[in-house]
Amino acid sequence: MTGRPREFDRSEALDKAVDMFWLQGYEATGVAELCEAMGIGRQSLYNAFGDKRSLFLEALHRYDDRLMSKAVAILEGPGSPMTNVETVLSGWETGPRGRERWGCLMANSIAEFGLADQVFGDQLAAMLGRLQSAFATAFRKAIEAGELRGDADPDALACTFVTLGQGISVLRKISPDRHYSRVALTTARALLH
Amino acid sequence: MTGRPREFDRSEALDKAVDMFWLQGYEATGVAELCEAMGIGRQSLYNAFGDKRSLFLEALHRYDDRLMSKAVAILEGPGSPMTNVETVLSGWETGPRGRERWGCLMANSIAEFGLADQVFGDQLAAMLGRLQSAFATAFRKAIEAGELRGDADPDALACTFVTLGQGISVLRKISPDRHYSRVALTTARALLH
DNA sequence: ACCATTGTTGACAGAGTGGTCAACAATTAC
DNA sequence: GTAATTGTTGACCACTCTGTCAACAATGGT
Repeated sequence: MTGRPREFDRSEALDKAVDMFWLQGYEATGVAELCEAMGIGRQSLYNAFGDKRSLFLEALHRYDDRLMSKAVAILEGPGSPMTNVETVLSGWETGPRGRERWGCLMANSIAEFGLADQVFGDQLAAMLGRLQSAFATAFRKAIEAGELRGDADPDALACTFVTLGQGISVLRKISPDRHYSRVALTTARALLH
Repeated sequence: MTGRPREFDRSEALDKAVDMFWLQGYEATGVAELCEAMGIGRQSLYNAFGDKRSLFLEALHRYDDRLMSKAVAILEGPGSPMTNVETVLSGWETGPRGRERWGCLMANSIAEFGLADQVFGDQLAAMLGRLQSAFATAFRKAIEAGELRGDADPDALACTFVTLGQGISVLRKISPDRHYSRVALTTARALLH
């Protein structure tokens, strides 16, 4: 049977949950706060998402789907590989529009949990791995296309820029003028010449 | 008057508090937990440190004193500037002994609070600034000493390595083999040649 | 119309939180 | 010894937290 239909859009509500966790972190975000932000009642949240923990995991997946895989798609997309890399890097300079100071949900969550939570850790490691390998692929294609010097190590460069990206997203949270992000990126680009 | 003497070493207790906040973060660490780790009673904690928030601030200062300024001292110390830089960087590869997976309390705290807390934010920004300027000083001296090419930008390099350091400490929390830290550092060293 | 199913609402339970209080212990000054 | 001061102990308070319960509303099937 069908039953009474939901009065809210589950997907939109999830997006709001992503924002809350992204902005405040897991521990610092209460269920009541989530309900208000998502515009739904408490029981509706538990019905639709299970519990706070499951909601957070789903939020991580959503973030992966909407934000991370956007970068991955660019990196693995058609066109000049190094132009694609540049597109992603310049996006890191400011961060997503309206969320410039929020850092990165992945980086924030790694800092919050580390290895303390097996499930979260696995999910975060997987996200990180996909980003790293997308960079590596782009760099590999760049070498083939002659856009990057032949003796460059694609995997090493990928690790380096992913690591730099984590640092950038952390420092975007307290450096109001994004000074670190800009300068670090500009400087690190020398590694690609 | 003097009154009854403390039964515990305030400084040692603070060190334990640093460890708890470092390992678990601010929100995730309860006062009861702190008491147990510090080996003191609840009221003793409140007598000696005020409240949880003040204790955290003091823990940040202690971390700054013991960990951060160790790096700063090396960077600003005598001897070959680039050797000093290398000493700090190679220390970042594994992290402090026994705390290899804990990341960096500064990075963790920035990720946890960002701009949400004025006082914490100011303290964290100050710590970051000192590290950045210590790197910049070392690079400046390195240029003077002819250990670094003359057209290098000391401040930009400092920003870059501080940013990389934040990324490294985040990724040390989930990359069990420290793969990212090692590779990113190795690769980034090319910026210094 | 009635039933089964699903969603919503508000109250509530149980555990845990940061912080405080009051009685008691240990020290120094006199 | 006595008073003043400071530290310790354990109970306790008010509040918040996550998660649940039960009554009610809205849908589709028959």
